[in-house]
Amino acid sequence: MGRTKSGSYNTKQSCEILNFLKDNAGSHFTSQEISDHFRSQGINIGQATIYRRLDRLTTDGLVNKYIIDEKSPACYEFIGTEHCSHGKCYHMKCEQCGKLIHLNCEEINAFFEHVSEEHGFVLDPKRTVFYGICNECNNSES
Amino acid sequence: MGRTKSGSYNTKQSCEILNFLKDNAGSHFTSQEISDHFRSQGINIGQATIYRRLDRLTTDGLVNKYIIDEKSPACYEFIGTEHCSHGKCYHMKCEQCGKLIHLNCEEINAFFEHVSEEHGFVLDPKRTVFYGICNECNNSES
DNA sequence: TTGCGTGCAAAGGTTTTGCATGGCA
DNA sequence: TGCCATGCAAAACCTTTGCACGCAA
Repeated sequence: MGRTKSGSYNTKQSCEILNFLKDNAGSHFTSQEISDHFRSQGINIGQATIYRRLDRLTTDGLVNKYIIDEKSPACYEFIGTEHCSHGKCYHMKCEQCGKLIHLNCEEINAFFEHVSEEHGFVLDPKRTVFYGICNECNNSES
Repeated sequence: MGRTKSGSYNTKQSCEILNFLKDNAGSHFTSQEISDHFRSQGINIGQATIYRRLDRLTTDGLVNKYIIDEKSPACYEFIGTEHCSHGKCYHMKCEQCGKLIHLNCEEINAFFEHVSEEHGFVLDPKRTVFYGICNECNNSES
């Protein structure tokens, strides 16, 4: 599977984890859920391995890590290589339904520029996640 | 100081914590930092008390709780009734030096409106943290 | 006097780390 | 064969909880 970064190996576990996330793009999983998934298939992958792998995938930009609050464990979700990797694609996460929404419009880029030029702060799209309540949840709530 | 909610008492510790945050409105502190502050003044307040008090203050809406990431402890900041309480005070976190910067400008509010009206997504300032590299780190890096 | 608030210590849960072993290239 | 990845268990960390005592009203 896939590209091997220089100085790293492709192991079975590594592929399994990435493929699982890729096959379920659009959904997010905790480290525990990933572990459980494999265990239910008779495959055992150490928790530490999962964390280490997710950490690297996040660094590589293939996966996004979401922290909803410090009580619930972090969620990981496949993001992919295309169209988000060029830099200016942000993500909005609905705190209620958990949906992940891609945001790539004029205004976000304008805002990006503003923060960079006026505040001297260069935003990191991979790390920055907008949290809030999405359209549907807003409507169904009232 | 001040108003006692029905079924609750005004204790010395309770007042100290609130006053400390109030006197430092605009800055945020971790539970540890608050504890250290009082200890350096010879005042001992149990960590649990601080957490319990911050929890209540957050519930009461006097204080905001910010979760930067699950590694660093939560930050608390006096909000009172003004200033940030209307919802549009965001935070930027430098991925390099870890500094937390307040962001409260025209553009962020305009962006807030845009996302709300055009994308139907209501941002949550308490959860949303902008990650990136700050001015100083950018300069000292090149 | 009543019952909320406090302090201490222990528990809880997620994530990280150390170290020996296993497996890719 | 050289190194990276893995697994297990222990550690680290922040936060919560139990319980007895203190203190506000």
